[in-house]
Amino acid sequence: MKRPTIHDVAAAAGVSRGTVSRLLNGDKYVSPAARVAVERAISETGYVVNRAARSLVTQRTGSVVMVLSEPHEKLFEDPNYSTLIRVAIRMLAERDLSLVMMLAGDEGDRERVVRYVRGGHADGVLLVSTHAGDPLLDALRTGPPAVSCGAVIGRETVIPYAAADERLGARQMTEYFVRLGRRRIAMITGPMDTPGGIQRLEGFADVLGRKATQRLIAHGDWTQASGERAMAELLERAPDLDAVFVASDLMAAGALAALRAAGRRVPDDVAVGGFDDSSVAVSTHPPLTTIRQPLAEMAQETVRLLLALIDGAGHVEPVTLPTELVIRESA
Amino acid sequence: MKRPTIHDVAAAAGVSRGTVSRLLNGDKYVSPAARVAVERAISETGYVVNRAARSLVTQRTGSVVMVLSEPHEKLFEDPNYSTLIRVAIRMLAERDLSLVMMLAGDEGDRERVVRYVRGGHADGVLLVSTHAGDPLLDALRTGPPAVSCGAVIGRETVIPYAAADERLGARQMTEYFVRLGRRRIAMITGPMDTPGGIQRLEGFADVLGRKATQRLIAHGDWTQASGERAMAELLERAPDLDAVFVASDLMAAGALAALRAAGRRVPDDVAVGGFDDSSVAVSTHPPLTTIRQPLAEMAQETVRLLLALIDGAGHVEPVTLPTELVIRESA
DNA sequence: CGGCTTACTGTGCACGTTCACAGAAGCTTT
DNA sequence: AAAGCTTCTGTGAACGTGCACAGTAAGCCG
Repeated sequence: MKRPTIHDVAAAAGVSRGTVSRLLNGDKYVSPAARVAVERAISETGYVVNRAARSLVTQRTGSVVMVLSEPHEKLFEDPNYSTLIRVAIRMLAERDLSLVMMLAGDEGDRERVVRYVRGGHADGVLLVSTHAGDPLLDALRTGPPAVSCGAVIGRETVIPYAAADERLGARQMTEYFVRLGRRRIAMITGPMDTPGGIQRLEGFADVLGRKATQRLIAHGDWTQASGERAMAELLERAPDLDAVFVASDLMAAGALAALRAAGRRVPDDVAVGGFDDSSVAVSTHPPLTTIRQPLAEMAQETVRLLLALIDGAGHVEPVTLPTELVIRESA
Repeated sequence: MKRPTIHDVAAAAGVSRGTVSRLLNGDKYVSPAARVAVERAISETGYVVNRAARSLVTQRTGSVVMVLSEPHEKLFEDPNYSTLIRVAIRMLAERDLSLVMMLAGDEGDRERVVRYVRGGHADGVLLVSTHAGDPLLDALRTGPPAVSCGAVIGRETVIPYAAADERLGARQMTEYFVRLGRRRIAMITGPMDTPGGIQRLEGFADVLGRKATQRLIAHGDWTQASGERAMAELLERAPDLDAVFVASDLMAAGALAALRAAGRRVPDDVAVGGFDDSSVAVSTHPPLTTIRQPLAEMAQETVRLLLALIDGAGHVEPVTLPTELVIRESA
C-alpha cells in the first residue's frame, strides 16, 4: 500500500498536478470548484506532501537545527534549556518547521554539525550556550541564517540574539544586598567565556566599584558541584563574608550546601542570591532569592529573529529583555 | 556558489556517479584507485550528500522523531528528559540519523504528529511519557516502528519499551523504611495512568500488604507543587505518619517543603524517600534518599530497540532494568 | 469585432540521488 | 579455447514535487 502522491490527488479530483500544487502552496489562482474537489480528494486519499521531494526543488528543508554546545556531562543540568526547547518547537510547528537537535560538545560532534548545516539540511540554526571562540562559529559563517539564545561573546554584531539584561540583573541583586546592609559581598561567577559569566560580574562590579576585590570573587562552571567548590574556596579566603551573589540558581544550590557544611546560617550569617529563577530556586532550603530571567520571552524572541531571517530579512536587531528581583528567603 | 553534487564529485574524480554513490553507501565493489580518487574529490569539493534527494529514492528520511506527550506546562519540569534526549541524539548521530522533536500535548499537536509520521517523514518514533489511552497510539499503529522509554500502559505487548523495574524500586524503598523501624508509612504516587504511577504503588503494597491503606496514600502528577499539596493532605489525614515514600524526587522536594511548613523534622520525625535519583535529589535539604533508575541505560536500550526495528527486526523484547537504593540523609 | 486584461489550468523540466541492469576486464575452471 | 566466475564500472530510469511557461476562456473596453 503506497502512500498517495500529488498525482493521485489530482486524478481523484479530476484536475492536474499543477492545480493541486497551487492549492497546497497558497497560490491565489485556484477556482472555487477546483478547490473543494481537491480538498475532498486530499482528505479521501489521506495525502500528505512528501517533504523530500519538495525540498529537492525548493532548496528548503522545512527544518531548523538547535545546536547545543555544552560539553556532554553538563548538558541540560540546567533546567533552563527546557523552556527554550519547548517554545522553539511550538513556534516552529506553527510554520510547519520541525526542530532537529544536535550536540556540539566535542570535535566530532562539531564536525557533524558543520557537515549537516553546510550540506543544506537546515533552513536555520539556533545556537544555544555557545562559548566564545567556538570553532563552530567560523564554520557557520556561510550557510543558512543563525541566531543565538543569549549573546555569543565576540560575535555580538554578527550573530543576532535575544538575551536577558544580565548586567542589570546583577546590579539589582547587588544593590539589594547593599540595601540590606551587607558589608562583605562575595560573588561566584559563571565561566568567563560566556555572556552570563562576564556580564553578571560586570553588574556586580558596577555597584561595588573597587570594593569588588579579587579576594571576594570565585569562578564556577554553572554546575552545582562547581558552586559548592567555589563557596568553600570563598569561605577560606574571606571567612568574614556576609553575602554571596551566585551567578546561577544551580550553583547557588551548591553554595548553600557548602555554607551548611561550614555551619553558616542562611540568610542570618550569609545572604545568598541566585540568578535565573529556575525550578531549583524553589526546591532548595531556604528557597532562593534570585533574579528572574524572562526565559519564555527570550526563547520567543530568539525564534522570532530566526524566522525573520529565514523569511529574507537581511538584518535584525538583537533584543535585550529586563530582569527582575525575586525575593524569597535566602536573602 | 552552488553546492557540489554527486556529479561534480564524479567529474573531479574521473569516474561516474555510480561509483561515487557506491563508495558513499559502502558497496564493496569499488577499486582502490577509484576509492582514493573519489575520497580526494569529496574533500576537495566539500561535497555533502543531499538527503532530500536520497530520501526521495530510498524512501527513508534519516530521522527519528521523539514525541513528548506531557501537557505543555509540566513538560520538562522533570530533569530526567535531559538524559534521554542526550543519549538519543548521540546514538542516532552515530548512525547518521537526526533527532526531530515534537510535542503532543494537545489535540492540535497530536494531529500534527500523526500527519508527520504518516507522511513518512520519520523512520522511527520514540515515545516519551505517553499516558494510557492516548489517541496518538491508535494513529501510530501503521507507519514506521515506534518504541517507548518506559512502558505504555495497555500497550505493553504492542509497543516495545525499555524501563526501570519500577515495582522492584518501590519495594526496595519500602523495605528500607520497614528496616528502619518506621511504622506508619505513607506514599505519594504519580498519576495512575502512567507506569511509574501504577507500578511504584504496587511495589509499595507488595511490602506493606493490607497496612497500605487508602488513608496513607495520596496522588500527585509528578510536579513539585503536586508533591507539596499531597504531603499537606497526608499530614491532615494521618498526622501520625513517620515515613513517606514519594514516587519522584521532584515531588519529594515539594513534600519536604510541606513537611518543613508543618514543623516536622526530616528524617527525625518523618523519613522521606524519593524515586529517580535525579539532579534535584542532591539540591534539596536534606539530600534525598532515593531509588536510582539507570536512566542512561534505559535511554540507550530504548534507542537500541528502535534501531533494531528500523533495521528490519520483526519483533523485539522489552527490557527491564534493575533499580538501586541510594541512601542519603532524608531517611 | 479586435485587442487587452484577468482568472485559471495543464505540461515539461529540473532538483540530486539510488538502484537495477548491462557490460568490460581479468582470472579460473572445464 | 570456450565458458563461467568475480570484480568493477557506467547508464538510464525513477522517486514526488514546484516552477516557468504556454495556453484557454471569459469579461471588458474602445
